[in-house]
Amino acid sequence: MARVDTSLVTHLPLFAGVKPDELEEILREARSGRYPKNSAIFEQGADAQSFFLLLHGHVRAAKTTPTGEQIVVRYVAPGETFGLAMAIGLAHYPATATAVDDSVVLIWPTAAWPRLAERFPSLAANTLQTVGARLQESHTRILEMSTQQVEQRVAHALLRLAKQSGKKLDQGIEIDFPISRQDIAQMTGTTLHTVSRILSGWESQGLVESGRQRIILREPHRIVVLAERSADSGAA
Amino acid sequence: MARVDTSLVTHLPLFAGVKPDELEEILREARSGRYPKNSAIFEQGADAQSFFLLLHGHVRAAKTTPTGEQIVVRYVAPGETFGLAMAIGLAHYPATATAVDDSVVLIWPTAAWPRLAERFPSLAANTLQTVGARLQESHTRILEMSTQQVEQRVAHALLRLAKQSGKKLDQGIEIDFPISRQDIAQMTGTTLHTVSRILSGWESQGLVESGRQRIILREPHRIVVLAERSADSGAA
DNA sequence: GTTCCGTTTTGCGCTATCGCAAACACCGGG
DNA sequence: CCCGGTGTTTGCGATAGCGCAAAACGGAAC
Repeated sequence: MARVDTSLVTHLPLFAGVKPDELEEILREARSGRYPKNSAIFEQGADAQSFFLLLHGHVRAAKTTPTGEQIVVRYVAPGETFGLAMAIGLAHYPATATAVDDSVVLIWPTAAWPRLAERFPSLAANTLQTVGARLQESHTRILEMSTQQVEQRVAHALLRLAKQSGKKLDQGIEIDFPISRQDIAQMTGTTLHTVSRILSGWESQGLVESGRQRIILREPHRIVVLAERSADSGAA
Repeated sequence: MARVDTSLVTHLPLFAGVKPDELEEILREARSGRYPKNSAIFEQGADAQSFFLLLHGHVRAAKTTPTGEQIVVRYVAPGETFGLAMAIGLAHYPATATAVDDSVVLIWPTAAWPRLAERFPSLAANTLQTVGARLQESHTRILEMSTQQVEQRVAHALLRLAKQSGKKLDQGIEIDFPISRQDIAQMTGTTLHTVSRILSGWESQGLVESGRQRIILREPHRIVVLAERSADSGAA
């Protein structure tokens, strides 16, 4: 079994308040895994046999309706956990996880969770906090979908992605993994067509530069302004 | 201090796995409070000084945008907790809680949480599960807002309310607290006008019976059918 | 270099839903 | 019993964004 170096993960919020030897003990129960770009990590509805910590790469969590429509629940960045189904009392994964880039993860068997959570209260507390944070994000998203127009929602979504997984460039910020118009549409509750039109518009104003599964925010500040513009503020 | 009878709360999922004497100890830290109909329990943005367990009545949690628009985050039914801001790492309440009916709650000081959570792992685990369940619900709501038309969303919302807080009648189910068209609009991301039109339509088909802040589902089964109808299935 | 496939762009008509405005109904209070 | 106020109904444009379709584009594989 590939032993994991604790130094790689000590500083993650997940392990805040966990002592080094305790961390050692926690990591001993994990194995690591690699998933190539575009491979599935787990499928919605499958038995939740494991939970994961992303070390490297990017993972998309998406939920599918009975009729086949999809939404992107979130993108997972390195250092974040995913697939916590059982910690929150689910026997099956509520979404599908796909590596959008070559990714490396730590994998714990679901069965290990109750023991770990009881033995290391900080771990439980930290997990509660991250789940709580995700709940807040979801509420924010619901608020946006209820009150904002598509253009504002797309602006917010891109700004969040840039914050979470942006690579600073000489001028602007590039979203550091492949993401299509369709993906953005599924994050904001619209269609890829509308997203394409919006991005084309922004591109012609020099706000962004984008291409095939690639987006660079050239003028983040002006996009912030756009994001905050209320529905009726006209364009003069 | 009004002592709370443990028998009232032992069976709540929140306290699953907590021994009677432990429960006693937990309750010792709580006080009880009463909130008359339409009174505020806490305001969005205020210091999160307490967290709550609803014993009786109904509470609405709503989130407000900077521009004053509101959405209803959820309705709290008896037996559920709310105002868990600090458990999930927030210093301020992310939403406003209002009693929609005369309500009775247990109130713990925020400061008690870390101790309780560490001392009673089941309490922490149960809380994680309920927060996780709310996260799932939020994702479901996002999915609905992204993929369904307003009528379907309203149908789903009413069915959920009926399930959570419905009073069975001889024929049909009544939602057991005052709820306006506006409230439903804020749960489904639409306007009170559209909700009113939809309910009027349903009423003329005998699906519901409704009035001022009052809704009775007369034909829940047919509403389920409506809720599941995909966008394009015509009315023939 | 050429082919093939997934992604992106763009045009155009359509419609579900909003937004505004006005009239109503119901309930509690005096 | 009447009054005032909140909640509800309904009509009528206006429109943001969808849905369909087709074409252009870009990359990767061979």
